[in-house]
Amino acid sequence: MIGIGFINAARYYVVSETNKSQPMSQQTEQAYLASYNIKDYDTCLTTVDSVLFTVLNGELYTLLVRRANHPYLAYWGLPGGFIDVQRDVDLTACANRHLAEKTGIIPPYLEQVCSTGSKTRDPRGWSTTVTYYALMAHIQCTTDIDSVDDVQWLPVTQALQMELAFDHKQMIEQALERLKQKALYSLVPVYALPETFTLSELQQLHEVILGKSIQSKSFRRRIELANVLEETGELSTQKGKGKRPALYRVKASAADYRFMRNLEY
Amino acid sequence: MIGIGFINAARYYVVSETNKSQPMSQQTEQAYLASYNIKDYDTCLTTVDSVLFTVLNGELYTLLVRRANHPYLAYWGLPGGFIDVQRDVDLTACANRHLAEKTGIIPPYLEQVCSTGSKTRDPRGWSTTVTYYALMAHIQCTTDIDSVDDVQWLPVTQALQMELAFDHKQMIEQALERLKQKALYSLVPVYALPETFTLSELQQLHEVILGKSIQSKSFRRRIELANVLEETGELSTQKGKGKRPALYRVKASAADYRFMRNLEY
DNA sequence: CTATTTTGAGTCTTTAAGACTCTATTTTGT
DNA sequence: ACAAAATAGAGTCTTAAAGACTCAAAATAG
Repeated sequence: MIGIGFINAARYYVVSETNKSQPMSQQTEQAYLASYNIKDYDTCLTTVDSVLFTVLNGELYTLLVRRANHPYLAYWGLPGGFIDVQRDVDLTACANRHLAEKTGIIPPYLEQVCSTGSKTRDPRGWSTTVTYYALMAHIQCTTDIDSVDDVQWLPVTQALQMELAFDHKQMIEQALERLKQKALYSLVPVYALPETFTLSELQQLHEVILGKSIQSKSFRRRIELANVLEETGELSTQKGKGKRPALYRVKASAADYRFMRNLEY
Repeated sequence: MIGIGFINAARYYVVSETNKSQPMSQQTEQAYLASYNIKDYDTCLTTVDSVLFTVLNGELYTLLVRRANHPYLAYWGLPGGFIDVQRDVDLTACANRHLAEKTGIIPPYLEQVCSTGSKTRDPRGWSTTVTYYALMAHIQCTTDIDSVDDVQWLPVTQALQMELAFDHKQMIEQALERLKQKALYSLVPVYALPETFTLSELQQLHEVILGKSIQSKSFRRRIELANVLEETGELSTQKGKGKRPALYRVKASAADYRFMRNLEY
């Protein structure tokens, strides 16, 4: 990222009055577009892959898909694939389509992580993938489309110890890193919980993501300040030892709320 | 982003012992790769574009390039373009190559912002672009490669009022938004300054990016805490009214340093 | 030589997180 | 029925770091 160079002199150019006058080429745009064919050029493969997280029994899970095609045939990898230039209107739609194909639903939270592209990451040639991560409640997750053996939830720790297709392991690591950052200054992880949840469940989820415990007083103070959750008025019906906790649901503004200060790390 | 659905039952699948046993297809991987030709498929255009920022006279500038080809012939747009599948080893190299072609140097800071892809953003067809933003000292910026009229530094505010090629205006806005966030919790903007600089210059830069003034006591306290700048031992030679300010240079660790707490906004 | 400007340090206040305490509520064991 | 244990959730003191304001030192302009 660092690499400093110097040049001798600095010049400063003034913008011309208009940016549309006098086309610099003889060919008209219409003629150019009519004769343009993407297959005349060496292009790169472009795919969209998603890291779908959820939480179950206090553990973070991710969805893996067994590949039915070369390369990496029969390896486990991320849900995703090529852009369907007919059906996908944009990248987000492409990510959601692949996720819906595997889970049956469109997850309530989807965020772009980064793009990774290189000459060597795919044996078929220069390849770029746009990585998203998504969150959804575990109860919402299964599929009646793919056969049982093709799709599975796996604890993230376990997934990261497997040999996955392509560079999907690094992509999971990057998505997890992003989710960790979000857990430090937002309540985004809430989208991995079901419709209604308790504050303790939410705190436990943050703790699992961060890999460390949080002061519950701090956590609850922040939630009150953020004002992005609302009480349902009900208490949890799950039988447990202590006092019955209140149930909350998330307001629409939760996805964008950002605390000014991170939790300690 | 919100859209919740439900399914009746949740199932949980256990991972199989190995992920490589018994290929599911008759064709070998070698045969598949030998017969694979990207041009047999409908692919999408993929480009890499960068928003290059610098600071001059207390104003934020960005580098624009005049397009020599259709579409958007003669419009101003971002430096960037197609991936050269022969020469570019990865996305970062591609971004740096296009920037070096226009400026003569590889900028000292480069960071990926996001990717934008849709059916409609390019009249030639489904197109995806990976947006980076880069920072460099203004004095380092000019070109001996492009003719004078092809490349120019322009105040960002002015660039955002122009009609630019493709969706490059939104890309500049996104890059600027990212830079603003960085200015709130890091010292990344320092890479828009020359090799040595004063703390006041750095503070003024942050103020320009944020569009508001900063308490200089807070700013200096943070810099001391971060420990990512070092005094050169010299004082600024620029003649000015008051006390001569100390010169600083950036340590290598500056790009990754992150404050726990944002400046107020 | 004095007024003015800028750098840069000193210090009080404010905000929000960490750490710890305490109480109410619920289940479990006897 | 009652004691013990566990959990939810509020109260409060401490601590860290930013905001706000003050002030001294160093430089220039007149």
